[in-house]
Amino acid sequence: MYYNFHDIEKKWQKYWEDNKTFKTPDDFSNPKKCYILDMFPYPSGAGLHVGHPEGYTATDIISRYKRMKGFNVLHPMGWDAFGLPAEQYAIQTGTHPAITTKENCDTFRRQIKELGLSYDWDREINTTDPKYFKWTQWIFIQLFNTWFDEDLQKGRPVSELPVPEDIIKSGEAAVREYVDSRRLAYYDNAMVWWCPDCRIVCSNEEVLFDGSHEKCGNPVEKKNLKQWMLRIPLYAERLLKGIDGLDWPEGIKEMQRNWIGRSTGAEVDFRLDGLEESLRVFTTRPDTLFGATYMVIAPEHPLTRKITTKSHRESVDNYIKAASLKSDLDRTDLAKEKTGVFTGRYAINPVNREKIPVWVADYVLTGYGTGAIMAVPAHDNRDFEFAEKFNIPVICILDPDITDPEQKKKITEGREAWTGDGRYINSADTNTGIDINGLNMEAGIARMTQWLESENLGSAKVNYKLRDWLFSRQRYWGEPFPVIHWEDGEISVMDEKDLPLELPELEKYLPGDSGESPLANAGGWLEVRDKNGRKGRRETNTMPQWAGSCWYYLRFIDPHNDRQIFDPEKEKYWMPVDIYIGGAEHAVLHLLYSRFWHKVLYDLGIVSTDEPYRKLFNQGMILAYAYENETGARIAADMVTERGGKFYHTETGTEVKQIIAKMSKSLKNVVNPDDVVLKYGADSLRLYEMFMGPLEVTKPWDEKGVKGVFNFLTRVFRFFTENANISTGSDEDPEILKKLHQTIKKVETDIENLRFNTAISAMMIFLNLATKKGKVNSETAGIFARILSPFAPHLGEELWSMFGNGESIAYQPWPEVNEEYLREEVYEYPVSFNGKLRFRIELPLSMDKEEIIEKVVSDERAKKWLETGTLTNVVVVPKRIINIVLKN
RNA sequence: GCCCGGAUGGUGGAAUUGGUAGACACGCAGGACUUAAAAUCCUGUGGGCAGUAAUGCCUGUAUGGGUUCAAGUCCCAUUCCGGGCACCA
Repeated sequence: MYYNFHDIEKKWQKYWEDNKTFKTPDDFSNPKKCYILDMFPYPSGAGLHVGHPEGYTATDIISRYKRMKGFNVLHPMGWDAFGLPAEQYAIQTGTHPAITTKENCDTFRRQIKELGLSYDWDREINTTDPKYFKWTQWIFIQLFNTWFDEDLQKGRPVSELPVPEDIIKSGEAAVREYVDSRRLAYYDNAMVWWCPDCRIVCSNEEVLFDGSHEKCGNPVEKKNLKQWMLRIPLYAERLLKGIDGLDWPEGIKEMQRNWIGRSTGAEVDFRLDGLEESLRVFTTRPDTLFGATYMVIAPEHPLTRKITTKSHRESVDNYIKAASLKSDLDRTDLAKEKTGVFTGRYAINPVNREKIPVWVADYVLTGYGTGAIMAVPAHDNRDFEFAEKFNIPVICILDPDITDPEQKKKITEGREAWTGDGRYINSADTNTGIDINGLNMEAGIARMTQWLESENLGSAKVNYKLRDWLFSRQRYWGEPFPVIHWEDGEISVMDEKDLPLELPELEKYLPGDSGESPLANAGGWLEVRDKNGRKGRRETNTMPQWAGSCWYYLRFIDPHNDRQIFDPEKEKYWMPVDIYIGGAEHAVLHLLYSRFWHKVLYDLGIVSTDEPYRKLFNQGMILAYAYENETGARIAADMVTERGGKFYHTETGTEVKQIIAKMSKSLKNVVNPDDVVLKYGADSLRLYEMFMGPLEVTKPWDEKGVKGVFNFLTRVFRFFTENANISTGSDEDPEILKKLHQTIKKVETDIENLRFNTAISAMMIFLNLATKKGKVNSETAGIFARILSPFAPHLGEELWSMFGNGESIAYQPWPEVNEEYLREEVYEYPVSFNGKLRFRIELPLSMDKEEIIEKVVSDERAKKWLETGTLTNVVVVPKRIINIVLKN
């Protein structure tokens, strides 16, 4: 019989749709639940690419498998549909982004349905749907109305914020200012990255290290704009601690830890000679205070101008101006030379009361720590480089733990920086009474911190790299902020009952070039008046794309609820997400932001878990073959032909090299899933995506591989649809039975461990045996159809119904492994001599060690090797190996 | 520079976590079927040496060393490739 995958797949897709086979019941009586989530896509105009089905197939296999295991499975899909491309298209053509978005979603939905993925389509969500973003706005209001209680390490409603007496006395405006300064969401001037090409504000994360915009590649500039910010650093400690308990890939966890960037040290106050103020610094090495020979203050530090003496004013002003014009690229370490100027001011080193110069230099950043440092050139590479350039003394105060006398000498003489451990020298002062000489680094830091605290000169301090999250964009196609700016300066959020605030219709979507959002042209939409006649203007910024994706997993739980964000009972049942699969490109930002929002919602009692995603898995990227000539120039794939395993340019005939590269339009090596489905069917596409290799690795697409799995499915179909191959009796070949149960077991553990490639290989091995034997009984056939069905669901259903079963295979119980069939009596031992395999011998597993040795040593084949030396030992590992150790 | 991964046949990849390296698949070669081709099926396939042959031996998991009865797997050093971070004091 001919494997007509096209008809089979259409038939079952229709069946699943008509019968709503995968609709998830709101029935919480089943204690076994599993929430299996994909990172929902941005529906681009280009349609699905083959990277999408990789993760989707993986979650689909798990979902189908879990259903067969009796779990109540939540497996939804939706669209992260706000974003630039639709808006860019609107600017060019005048088409409303909602129209483009709808078209793209329709394409994506059609393509996904053609892959036979078992989503509950009744739960489909779209971030651009006002019914959805109503709740995104609602969460923003919660953030606005929350402050972080440092003592309890917990977010709390601002209504519970204790306001100091003196502030209450100063009047309403002061109270408002005080409260606003503690909200998790706040509105403030911020130096932000501005992309003149996209006319959009970018977050730090969207600016590449070379100073270009991640989205368009053009250079970005700095601009000072009023922006919405979220105080994510307040949750830094919670976000960091939470990582430990997560079943996530270690690499991703490490990336999040690095991003949060916790570092412990101390803040120390340095008195400034001739001024009232002192200069506070953060250091991770308070132990090196005796080596501090100068200080550095960042150009943007509020004290910089103030501490500068008259004679140095001009040079410092010039320096500050120059620094402000520099891009961040120029300020990073890629710019070879460090720069800086002396302020003319001296500070007093608290440990020995010596005067040290204060410099201004842009290698110190305003945003981190206190924006000023004490510089210890002997024990910090950056300070060393700076001191060398400006001839500042380098005083070694730590005798390094190294043996190389040459290097040791260099370090102690201040000709090289040493950042490792050692014993302190020159680190005592009789006037101030501190002495850490002879201690090692750990003890030195502890002693010095203690001393600073006791003398009131400083205190232990923890700092994080994580910065406030810039949460607004000057775009049209995003969630409007439910915010009103009143004429008297008050900023308020809308009443929850008035949500959603929908986007106004506009004639032009082009943003202004001064950093204004297109919404600034929205006319009447902008104007608001309260019941007392006070005038207000709506916020014209919109939220970034992260907003909608930060919490979508919660809405899937109860997507049509218009009274609540979700029903708390349902949330309690389904959360947390049991497995979350998607690309590693979201390792830091999406996952960190999402965890942050979740923790706030947890603190407010809205969600029941502290973390949203229990297990995370990243699928690897799918690459494609590409070609280059001997000069390294890339050749488009349609210009290359293959002959005898070599590749040639179709026009010039010269040989070209096959390489592996990302799929791109210019290389003409983009694989469209629609084409694959048309040619080989959805089941083949699914199977190939899983068979290519481990889910997490980057791997190249090869159409020949698709043919391989297509062959397998064809052979499955032909074997099981041939009546002569299926016996009706209950007798089964013991070899078939054993292999069958091995296969069930292998497929089961492989699915649990997301090793789909080897699960498929196990099924291939089974089919090879069945084909060889030429016959299996109907029970075996039914079992095979069931274990195949999560991978190739259309074929699974087809076989199942052909075997005369009425209902869908989707909820049939997963076959039980019968250990009885797996038991083995004998084992073919490999026998090696001094670790080299020489022959094999079949022995009963019940045989004890002595007998085994005797049997092996007396074997005819062993003679030859035993003569080569004297027997000293025989290692017998039951069910593994026998190794005979000989000595000469 | 720092932090994570990784390197196994012609190719994608297996290897029970220290115990038969190369499962499964692709490709290739030979054969069957066919007027022929495609499709399909069967056989072989890491490299080398010897043999008509069954087979036997040597060698082999990026490189060099080490631990062990035994190393693709563990340890040390090196090279290359991928990802992330980047003056965070």
